Amino acid sequence: MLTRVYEVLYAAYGAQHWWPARDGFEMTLGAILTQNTRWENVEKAIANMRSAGVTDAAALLTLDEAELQRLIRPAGFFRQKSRYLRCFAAHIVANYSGDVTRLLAGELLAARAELLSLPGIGPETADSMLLYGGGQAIFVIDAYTRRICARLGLTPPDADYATLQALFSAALPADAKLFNEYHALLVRHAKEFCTSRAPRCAAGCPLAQKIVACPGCFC
DNA sequence: CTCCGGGTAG
DNA sequence: CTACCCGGAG
Repeated sequence: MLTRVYEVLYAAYGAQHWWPARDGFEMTLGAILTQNTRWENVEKAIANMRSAGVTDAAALLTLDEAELQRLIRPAGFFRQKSRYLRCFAAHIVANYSGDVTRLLAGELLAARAELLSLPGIGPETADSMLLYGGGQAIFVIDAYTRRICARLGLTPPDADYATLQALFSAALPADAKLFNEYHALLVRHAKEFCTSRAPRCAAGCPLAQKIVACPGCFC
C-alpha cells in the first residue's frame, strides 16, 4: 500500500529536490525554525541569518538574544526558537567543533537520542536533521504525513509519531534517498490536494484516482 | 475581522 | 491541556 502510494505520488509530481538548504548548518536552522510554521516564513528568517553572516554554529553564538530574535522573527515563536537555536549551536560547538554534520552522520540511534535530549528538538526535528542533514535512513513523520495516512484509512487521525514511523519503516526498504523523496512528495501532495480544510479529493487528486481502498494491507 | 495550521515543552 | 507566533484562508 505505502509503496503504491509512493509510486502514484512520484508519477504525479516527480522528484522534489529536498531539502532546500545550502549546507548542514542551514538545514538544521530550517529544521528548528519550521516547527509549527510554514516554510515560506522560515525562508525569510534564513535569508536574514545569511545577511547577518550567520553561516555556522559559532557565528550564531556571537549574536545576542535580542538580535537573534529579530532575525528569526518572521518564522514565529521567536522567543522559544532563539533559545532552541542557541542551545543547539552551543552543543555543536562544544562537542563537534561547530560541525553539525559530525553529529548528524554519527551512529543513527545514538545521534537521534542525543538530538532528542536537547531542548526544542522533538522527534520530527531530530529525524528531519538525520535524514536531510545526515543522509540517514529514518522516515520523517509530520502533520501532512499523519493527515494523508488517516484519509487513506491506514491509521487513526491521532496515531502517534512512533506508530506512523513504524508503519513506513516496515513497508519500505531503509533507503535515505527514498525516505527523502517520499516525505517531500507527501508534503507536496498535502499542500496541493490533501489540504487540511477543503481537501480537493474530487478535483484530480492522484491518490483518490489511483489508490483503491486496501485496509490493513502494507504491500 | 476571526480562525486556523503547525512541533515542542511544561 | 495550554503557551508560544505568524500569515493566509474564510
